Amino acid sequence: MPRKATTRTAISALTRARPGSLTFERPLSGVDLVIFTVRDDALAVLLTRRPDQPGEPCPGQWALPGGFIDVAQDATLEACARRKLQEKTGIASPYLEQLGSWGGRDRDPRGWSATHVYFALMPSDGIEPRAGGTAADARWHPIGDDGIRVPLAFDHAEILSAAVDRLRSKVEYTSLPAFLLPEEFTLVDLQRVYEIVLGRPVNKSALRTRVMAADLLAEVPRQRSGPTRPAQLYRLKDREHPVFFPRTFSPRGD
Amino acid sequence: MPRKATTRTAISALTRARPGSLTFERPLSGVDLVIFTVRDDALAVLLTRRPDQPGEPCPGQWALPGGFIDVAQDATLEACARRKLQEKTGIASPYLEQLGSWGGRDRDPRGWSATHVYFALMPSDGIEPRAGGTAADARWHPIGDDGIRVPLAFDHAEILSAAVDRLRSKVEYTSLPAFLLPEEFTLVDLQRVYEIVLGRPVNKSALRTRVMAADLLAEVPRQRSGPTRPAQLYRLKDREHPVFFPRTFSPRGD
DNA sequence: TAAATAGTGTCTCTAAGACATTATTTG
DNA sequence: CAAATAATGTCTTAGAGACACTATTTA
Repeated sequence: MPRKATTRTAISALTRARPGSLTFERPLSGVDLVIFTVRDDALAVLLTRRPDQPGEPCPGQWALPGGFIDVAQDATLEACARRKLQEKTGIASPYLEQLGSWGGRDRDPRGWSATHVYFALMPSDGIEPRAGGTAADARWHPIGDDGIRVPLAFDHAEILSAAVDRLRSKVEYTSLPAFLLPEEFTLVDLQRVYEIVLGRPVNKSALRTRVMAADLLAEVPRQRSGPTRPAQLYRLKDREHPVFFPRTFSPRGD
Repeated sequence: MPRKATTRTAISALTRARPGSLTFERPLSGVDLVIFTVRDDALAVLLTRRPDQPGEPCPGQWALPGGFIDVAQDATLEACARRKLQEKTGIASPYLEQLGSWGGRDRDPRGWSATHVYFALMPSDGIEPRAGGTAADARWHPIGDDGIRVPLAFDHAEILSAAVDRLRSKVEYTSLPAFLLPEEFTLVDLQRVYEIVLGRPVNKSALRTRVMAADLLAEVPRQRSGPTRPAQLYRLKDREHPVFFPRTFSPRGD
C-alpha cells in the first residue's frame, strides 16, 4: 500500500506539514479471528466476552477474539493472527486462512479502525477456550440455521456471517471439513461434518468416491468398534492444505 | 477488530500508560488496487510510477495504484478504494472485490504497514490512465505467462501474483471475464477473453451452453458486421454481480 | 461460389444423485 | 441369526470436451 494520500481535506492537511512526514492520523489496526469447530453435532464459533471496564466499548458483549496489532511483537499480519490463536486456544497450527478486512469510521467508537480477519478450523476435542488478557470469558457458541443466538459487538455479526458464507461455499468443493475433525476419523464422521456444515444431507457414495479419487486420506491400521460393524479409521495425508474437488455437490442447488 | 492487545513487550508497554489510552504505536494503513483489463489480446494491469522525491521509498519503481487511508475523507475501506479508482481511471463503478490484506514490519521502510487490496475489472476502451497526485506516470502493463516484465515496488509483485491467481481460478467457474469487455460484445469476444485470461483454449459449445443456461446475457438488437458472417451482440443483464457456473472448465486440469 | 467466421449438433466421458445390495460386527 | 451400521454397486443425469456440420455474410 505505501504511498502518500493524493487528496486531502483541510483538516487532515493541517496535521501533515510536508510530504514524507507521515504525521497524519492513522487508523487503529487489529486482527480478529473466526475460529470454527464442530461440537455436539453443530458448527460452533469461539467468542470472548468484552471487558466491563469503563472506557471499553461494547462492555460485556460477545465478540470475535482478536486485538490490536503489536508492532513490536508481530512481524506480519499472519504472525499476529497465529499469536492470538495460540493465546486463545493453545493450538499452534490449525488450518488458517485470511477471510478479508473490514474498516471504517463508525465501526468502533474509539476512532477510524480496520481489522484483518482470519478464519481457523480445528477439532474440538480437548480444547478448552482460554479467556486470557482482558477477555472476561471465552466460550464455544453453536451456529444454528439463523446464525448465532447472542448479539455481537462492533460489526462482528457481519464478519461472522461472511465467514460462515465462505466456509459453506468452500465446503461444496473442498476437503475443508476434514480440518474440523480430530486426527483420526471414519468416512461416516467425515460425511457427518459435511452435513453439519452444509445443513443438508450429502450423498454417501458421491462423497466416498470423490474423497478416494482425490487421494486425500491414509488408512490407519485400526478401526472404530461399536455395537455394530466397525468402521475404518483414516487420517489426512496433509493437515495444512485442503483438496479441491472437480465439481461442487448439487450443482442445481437442492 | 477493536480490542486492546493482550500481551505487550516492554517497549510497547512504555508507550501505553493505562488501558483505553490507545497511545501505542499504530501501523500505517493503506489501500492498493489491482486494476485489470484486456488490451491487445493480453491481460493488463494498471501501474503507477513511484515518485522520485527524496524520502519516498522505491523511487521511480512501478507500483500498484493506492495510498494511505484518509480518515477524514474515507468512510470505509471500500469507499477509499472507489475514490482511488475514480482518481486513477475516471471510472466510477467497475466490478470491484476485496482481494485480501498484506501487512508486516518489513514491507515498507517507513515502518510497520498494512494494505487492504481490492481488485477491479474494467473494459479498456476509452480509458486513459491518469497519473495524478504524486504518481509520475500511470500505464497499462501486459501480463505474460511469467507475469509482469518490470520489477515492482514493495511486496507488490507478490500481491499482483495473488490477484492473477485469484482471477484465473475464479474465471474457471464464473462470468468474471465479461466485466473486462465493453458494454456490448459477441460470444466470440467472450470466448476470446476467457482464453486470454486462462492462457489456453476453451471449448466453444461448452462456453455457449453454460452462458445461455445461466441466463446471463441479453441480446441487443444489433449485430457486428465484418468481412464475413456478422455476430450477434449481447450485453450483461447485471454489470455488478458475476454468475457462478455449476462446474469448472477442465476438471482434470488440462 | 469461395472463403471465412458464426453458430448448432452429436457423441463421449466424468462425476454426482438416488437408492439398492452386500459385508461385518455384536448381542 | 437378527439388528445395525459400514461399505460397495448400479443406473440415471447434468454438463463439459472434442469435433463435425450447417448458416450467413462479403468479395
